[in-house]
Amino acid sequence: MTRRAPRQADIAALAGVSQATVSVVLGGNQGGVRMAEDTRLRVLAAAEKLGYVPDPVATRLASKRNHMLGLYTFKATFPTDVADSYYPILVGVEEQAAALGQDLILFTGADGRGERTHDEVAIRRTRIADGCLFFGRHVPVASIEKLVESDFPLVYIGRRDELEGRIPFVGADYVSASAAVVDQLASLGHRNVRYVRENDDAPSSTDRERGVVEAAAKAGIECRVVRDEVPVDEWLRDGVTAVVVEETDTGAAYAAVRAAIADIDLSYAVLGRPPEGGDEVTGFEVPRREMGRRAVELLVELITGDPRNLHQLLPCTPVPGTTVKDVR
Amino acid sequence: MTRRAPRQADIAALAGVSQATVSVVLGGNQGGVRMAEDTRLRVLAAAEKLGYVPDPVATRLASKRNHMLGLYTFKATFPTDVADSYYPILVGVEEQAAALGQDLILFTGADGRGERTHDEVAIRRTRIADGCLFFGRHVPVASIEKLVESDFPLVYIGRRDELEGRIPFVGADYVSASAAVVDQLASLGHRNVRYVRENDDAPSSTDRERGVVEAAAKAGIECRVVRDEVPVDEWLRDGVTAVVVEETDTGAAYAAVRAAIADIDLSYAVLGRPPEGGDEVTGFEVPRREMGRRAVELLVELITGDPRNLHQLLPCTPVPGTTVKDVR
DNA sequence: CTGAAAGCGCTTACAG
DNA sequence: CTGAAAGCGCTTACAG
Repeated sequence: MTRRAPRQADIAALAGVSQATVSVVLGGNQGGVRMAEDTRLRVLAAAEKLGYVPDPVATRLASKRNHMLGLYTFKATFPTDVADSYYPILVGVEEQAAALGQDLILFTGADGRGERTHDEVAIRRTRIADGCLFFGRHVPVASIEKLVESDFPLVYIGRRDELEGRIPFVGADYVSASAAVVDQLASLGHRNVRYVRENDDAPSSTDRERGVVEAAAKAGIECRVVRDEVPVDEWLRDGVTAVVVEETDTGAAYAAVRAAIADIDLSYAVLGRPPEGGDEVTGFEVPRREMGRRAVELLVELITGDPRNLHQLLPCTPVPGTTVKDVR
Repeated sequence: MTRRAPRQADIAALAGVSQATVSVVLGGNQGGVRMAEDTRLRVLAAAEKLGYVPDPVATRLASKRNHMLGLYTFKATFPTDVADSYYPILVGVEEQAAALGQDLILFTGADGRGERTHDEVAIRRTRIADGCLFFGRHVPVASIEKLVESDFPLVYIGRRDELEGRIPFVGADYVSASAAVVDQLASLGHRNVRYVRENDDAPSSTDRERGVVEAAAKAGIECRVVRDEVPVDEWLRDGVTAVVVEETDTGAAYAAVRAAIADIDLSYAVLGRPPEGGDEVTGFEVPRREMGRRAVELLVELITGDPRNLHQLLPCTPVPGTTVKDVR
């Protein structure tokens, strides 16, 4: 009983015109072709009667456009471990895609064995969509470069500096946000602080560190950077009064710091938001949802051909919190 | 600089064979075509030399299947208000889709104005995938019926009884799980309880109520059902010792009950899990992730043609909890 | 055993 | 004003 989905040829037969005419009518007559109103109506009626829906694959092969945006993540799109940081981005992406009438293709497994291989083939698959959003701490440069060079529209969610800035992105301004946190520490009298970060270099980490280091230098306070360790006893000996910790999607550094200073009277702040609850923790809010929205916006601009700003950095919202004490 | 990507015709020219031969060689020779090893090697070498990667759009147009599964939700796919109940399902869906080498198309906006209209046209769009998952408390019967009648493979996430059982689904066995909760109450000596549910009829609600009512009858205990109200004073006068409350994605009923009995010594249980935390609350865990996984599995079976079980009900995991006191 | 033809469902340039 | 042809890059029957 599987009735084959109707195609333009079926409509053509029913309306008594050629398949090409059907295409012109249903395509909204982009070419400005002159067309008898009567023919147009007959075609439309036939299409409606048959319940016609264009085949997006054929549309794309013939025209280069199918109103689908890809979303390629370098881990699962719906990760279980870092849901908090991913989900808001997805919400924003979906919101804006819907607003612009675009469907979303999630590029999941795809190699047929469930193994996620980020090789060229897997990434080239994204070409099924009109353009693609990419999301992940790191970039498989070689594969992405081919895409970029072939002028395939793509946007990274998160700042990227690979390929000499040829990768369009929508990121968060971690430098300013991190600097603001250090400024707050300085204004409350802290002169000797530590910054704990994870040992994984990605722009989001580098930017945070840069903001911290620059702000500390400017304020004239000491701020050493430590990676993946929390030598609390040493800090206390050295007269440290506050610790700032990186937020990553795993939350590892933050968890380590919290555990280490649980029973100690030390001010602390996080460069982002703690994994759960913790409204009182000093830090800032990453505009994830807005990033998702803007990334879609930029991608569609890229597809339609008049992108405004290829590299966007969105401001984070400061969260004053109460975990940084006044030590003046 | 946009260099056209090499295609099979380019390889054919280089290897001195026809384009079709290239297709056969690169396609792994599925048809069991006999082929001179020498030709095969020449084609492979040429492909390698040109850095050939197949165009997925053309591949999918030529072969009937496109290895894309649709996901149609009747609200946003990534809702902000009910994220807790949706997200695990999405995780399961993605997981299994990846395992089976299927991409996912999220049907979001799609009418070009961002307005979500669940009319026939919107739902018909799902045909662009090989099959589609549907998810939502209610069913737009007419539209779904057309899909089902045309043998388009689709699976509902959640039990459905519309269309005389012709809608394939993967749901949760709320009847048994709810009955088990009442059994626990009975075994702890409760003889007079109340069941609070929301005033919205969907299979997941109906099933819970049925489980509660049947178990109460069987255990010989009194259990009145109330919709959308929590007359605590009346209950206390009537000698009620425990209250059972429905869990829905909004969590409205549960919140109302918790607020009403906050300062009262009344046992309570929830037919599901409370919105956040609350590990101690008696109830059960809905196997959402597994539902997502199995729904994908069933959908792919439907697509490939040999579905095992068109109507699956998965068991929920009981959560004993500590909010039901022993009143014996 | 191998290659050339037809076709997947569309769009777009081009005749009439 | 309208239709028929060519083509997007592949796969899969089908000749030889």
